[in-house]
Amino acid sequence: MSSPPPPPPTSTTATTANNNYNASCSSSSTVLSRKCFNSDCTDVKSRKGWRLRSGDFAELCDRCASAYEEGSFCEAFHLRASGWRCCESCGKRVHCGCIVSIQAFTLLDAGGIACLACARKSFVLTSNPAWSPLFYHASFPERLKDLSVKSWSQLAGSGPVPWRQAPSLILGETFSAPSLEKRKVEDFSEKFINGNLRIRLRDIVENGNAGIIGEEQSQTPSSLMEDASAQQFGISTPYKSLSESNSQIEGSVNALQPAPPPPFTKHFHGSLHNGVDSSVDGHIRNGKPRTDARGRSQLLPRYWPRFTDGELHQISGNSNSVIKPLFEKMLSASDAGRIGRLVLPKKCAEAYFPPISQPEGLPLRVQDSTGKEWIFQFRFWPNNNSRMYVLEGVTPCIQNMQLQAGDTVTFSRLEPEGKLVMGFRKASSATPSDQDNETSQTGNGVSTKGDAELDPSPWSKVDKSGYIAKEVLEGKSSIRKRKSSTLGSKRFEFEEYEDAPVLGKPTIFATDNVGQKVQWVQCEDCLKWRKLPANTLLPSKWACSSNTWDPERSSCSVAQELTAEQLEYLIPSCKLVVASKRSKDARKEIDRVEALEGEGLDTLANLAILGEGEAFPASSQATTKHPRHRPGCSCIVCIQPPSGKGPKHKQTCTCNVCQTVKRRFKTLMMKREKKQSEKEAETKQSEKEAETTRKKPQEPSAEKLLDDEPSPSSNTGSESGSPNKKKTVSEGSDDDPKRMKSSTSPFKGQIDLNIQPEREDELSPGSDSGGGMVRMLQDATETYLRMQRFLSSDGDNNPSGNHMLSSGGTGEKISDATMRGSSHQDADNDHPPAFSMNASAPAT
DNA sequence: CGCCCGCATGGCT
DNA sequence: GAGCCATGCGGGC
Repeated sequence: MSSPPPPPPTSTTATTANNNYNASCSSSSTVLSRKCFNSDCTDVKSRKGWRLRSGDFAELCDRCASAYEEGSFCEAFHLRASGWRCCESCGKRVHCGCIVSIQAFTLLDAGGIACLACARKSFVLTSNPAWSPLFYHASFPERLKDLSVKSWSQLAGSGPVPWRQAPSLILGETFSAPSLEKRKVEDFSEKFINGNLRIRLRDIVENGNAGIIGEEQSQTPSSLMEDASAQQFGISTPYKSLSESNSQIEGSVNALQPAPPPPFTKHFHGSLHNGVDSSVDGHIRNGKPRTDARGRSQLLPRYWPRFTDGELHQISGNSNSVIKPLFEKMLSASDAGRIGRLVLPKKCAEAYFPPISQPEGLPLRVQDSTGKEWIFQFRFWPNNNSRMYVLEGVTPCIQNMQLQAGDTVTFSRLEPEGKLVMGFRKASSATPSDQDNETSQTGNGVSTKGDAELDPSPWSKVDKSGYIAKEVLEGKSSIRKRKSSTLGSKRFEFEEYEDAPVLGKPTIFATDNVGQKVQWVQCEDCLKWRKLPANTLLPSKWACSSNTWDPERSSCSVAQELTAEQLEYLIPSCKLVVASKRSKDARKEIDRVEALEGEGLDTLANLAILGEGEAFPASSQATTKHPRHRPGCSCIVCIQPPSGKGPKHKQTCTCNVCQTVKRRFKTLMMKREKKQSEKEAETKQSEKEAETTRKKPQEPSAEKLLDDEPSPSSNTGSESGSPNKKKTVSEGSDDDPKRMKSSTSPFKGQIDLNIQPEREDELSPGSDSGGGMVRMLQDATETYLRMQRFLSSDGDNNPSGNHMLSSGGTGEKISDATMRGSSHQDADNDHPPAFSMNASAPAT
């Protein structure tokens, strides 16, 4: 494996810049607003550098960034720092242990280190890349399974990881290495990868990364770093759109980014899914029997690792190892059951675990957060021309961790060791019973109480409910509910939180003045609120310094964009809602409405979320304002303008917000009615029968239905199969106590505005839950419309605050004109989020 | 009879 | 409509 010596480390730019700095370690300052992250540099930051432990990226000036990209940053700035070691092969000095150069070397089995270039030369023999599961092993043909297994085991286990990235090396070679070296690599690939290399490369090219990679690779001086980063992150990091104007820079930076996906933040997923993973996955998959090339670039959000700093710390312990969150999964009942099989998300399994072509799979050594090692059998079952990956033998581990359904297991990798680490996150720190209580009581618009009651097993309760709401409310951890097939009706309630930045700072989604969806987040340090893109996922801790979206306000010293008044409007909206819901004072209600001017829907949504039960803690409201307010969400809640900023909505308003509300309402009614009708036809419930007898000969259109709302009594019974039923109104307005009482639904009258009509249909037809929800929605709608009336007519209508509070409001109060105005738009009635709408245009 | 393994099923995305 | 995945279930031990 002799190969040309690695290209001499050059530090052109950096070297130059270097002269202006001393060799002290890079700054730890992350707060300087516009200054280069390098404390020794006084330039203005303009580019991103390495990934920080926090998951963010060091923002550097051009010079420093260039130095970093060229792999000479340490040489430039850390020259006098300790920790320099020499490559065992070429003697190149590497600043080991430095976060900046952490990707530039690999540990050797025999001790010592090797720069990436040298490691590349010998990786075939010694490779045990941290990412082996992704690249290296993934590339092994089945015939080399044993080898693969061995390597993987070693990797997954506690063995030292001599060296980390085969794949990237391959890429590097392919693109930029000398022909000789390249030839070797190719030989290797032929030998071990069985021709996958080309495919992988092609895949990369297809992913649009090749260009960048190629260019970067061609930059000999930076090859090391690039390789390192590439290895680490699968080379491609579309994470930042390569198409960005500064693609070159970004691409370069990204490629160098130690970890595009900051483990702790949403960035994390960004990188994980868009960058590393995608490429990694792509590498792995291409050329493999597996046909799952499609969509491999993205793992479902629910599998995105959302480690908290604490979790990461727990995993890494006191070591200097870098934790690379891979994915996580909420345990299902089956997973946590005694069967001992943990179903692995296919994409995750294929992306992060060694490739297996035989159902028997291979043993996988996993270390838990306490350092204890477990060996699971990683295998798969053929399933519908696909595979279902499972980890067998997890029961002991799960029991050891005292996990149960609803809890989350996390998989990460310790680097550079390459150990596969399995962590966990309890659904709640509370006891199962407490959890249930919390869930059912806090409800956040959702109650799992029903199930809890039905199922004496805390376990089952958790399982069925999917998770505990408590943490969500407390904003402590991420709880992404995985639907429970057992209780479909309940499922979505939790599911709504799947992509919410549950670990993140509470944010408030809104629409700015120009109609752009944004979210407001409060700085941990200065408590100032900063505006970020709506599609931004935030870590649990967020500070101004992390505000890469708005460099102008990336420092706590910068004034807040929101005025106190605006803030007051924005933040307390939830409180106001809560208050308004409970208040008996009509006048106050009006005031609230005025305060919420332009936010009627906000109130509506919140009302619905709050349901008839307990109000949300205001603190969590901001975050869970809309359970499904995932970034980019265009739902009614998210698209509405910030408090005080939105225009008033007249009854005849046909803005997106209003239309969405109307449409949503209408769809909800229709769908529910349809479902219920069908059920009713079957069950012959007396109540339904009565309704049936009242049904009209001709089904009114949705519009008609709405028009008829004023006459709840006229609502027709369910006409089985007929989507257009007037019954919806009656149903929505049906506040018949009997129904409420007879309800067996876990919702218990609580409502989730985020319900999807189709899902709502899943509600037990015989229960009132549906009716309750509809009613609640109607109430909320009414409230909204009422507010609009107030706003548009100076409260000429009966301002009775009771309407806001009323749980039995009927649709008849809804303005016909208003409702009619919605009839022409049905496009999104199936959009998942409540009141969601595809149109992202700001309301008016 | 109970457990385990593997596949099938069906809800859901 | 395809694929994913939680769970069911039958057969073997």
